[in-house]
Amino acid sequence: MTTPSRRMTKQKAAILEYLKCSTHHPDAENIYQELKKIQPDLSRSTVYRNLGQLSQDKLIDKMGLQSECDHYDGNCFPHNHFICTKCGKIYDCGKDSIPTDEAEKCGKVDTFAIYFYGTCQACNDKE
Amino acid sequence: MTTPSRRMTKQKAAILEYLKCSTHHPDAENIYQELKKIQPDLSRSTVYRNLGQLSQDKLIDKMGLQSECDHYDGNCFPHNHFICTKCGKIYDCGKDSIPTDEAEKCGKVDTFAIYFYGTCQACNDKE
DNA sequence: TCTCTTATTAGGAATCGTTACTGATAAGAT
DNA sequence: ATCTTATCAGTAACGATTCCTAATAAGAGA
Repeated sequence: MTTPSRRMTKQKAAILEYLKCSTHHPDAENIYQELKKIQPDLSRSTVYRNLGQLSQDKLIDKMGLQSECDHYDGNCFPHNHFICTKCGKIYDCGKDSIPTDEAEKCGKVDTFAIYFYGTCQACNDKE
Repeated sequence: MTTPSRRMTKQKAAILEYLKCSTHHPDAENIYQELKKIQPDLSRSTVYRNLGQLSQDKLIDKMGLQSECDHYDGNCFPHNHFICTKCGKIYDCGKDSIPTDEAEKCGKVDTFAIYFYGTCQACNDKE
């Protein structure tokens, strides 16, 4: 009943590398389609299994978006997200310190995630 | 090609009523199981369809939780959520005003949602 | 209040994202 | 180099949600 030791395979490395280099918060299918170009016999279930492991090991972030499928973020530096309600793009943005007075009434706050909704620069400029 | 007018049915009314009276942020299955006790031939698809309509019409909130299924909130007053990482309970908490400087770099912020993670009072007291 | 239009319903089939299972493979410890 | 076993590809199974159809009922107009 010991925890199995984890191995770094070329499939897992490719997924991690892809996430670290991308800024568009892809989902499992995006990652699968993209990496299949490089590793043609990559399997979908391998992508899902490794995304699970990597986020368990805190090497990537599984995002809590209102979406029909899970999205992942290779940026583990503390940050928030800005979601454009016009074009749907998700941007990373810096993390200000915020008051937690109201939340502290519920319990001890360890961490928080903020999702900002609005219109991004690009969509604003189009008008 | 005109937008169809919406009707208030007893099924939809029951779902809305249930959400307005509950504070535990139920999912579709919770709502279905609970309302089936009152309306035995209620259908699952009716619950899903009405949850979709109600959140489109902003009468309820579809929450963006990291969960395998969608959760709904009948409280439409602006507020945030505190999620206990020990017991999993979700609490409502008041909305402080927060700095949006970092987010404004991405675009015009209309609204935001904060998810606080930590240990709730009840779990803290147990130790 | 009665009628009529049509949005909504119950129930089941279909879809889609994700997970579980299998025998084959390869990471990395000895 | 060898050996153990975590990981693999491929596919079947699963669960949450959506779609489909004929029957029903909301609610507008007479």
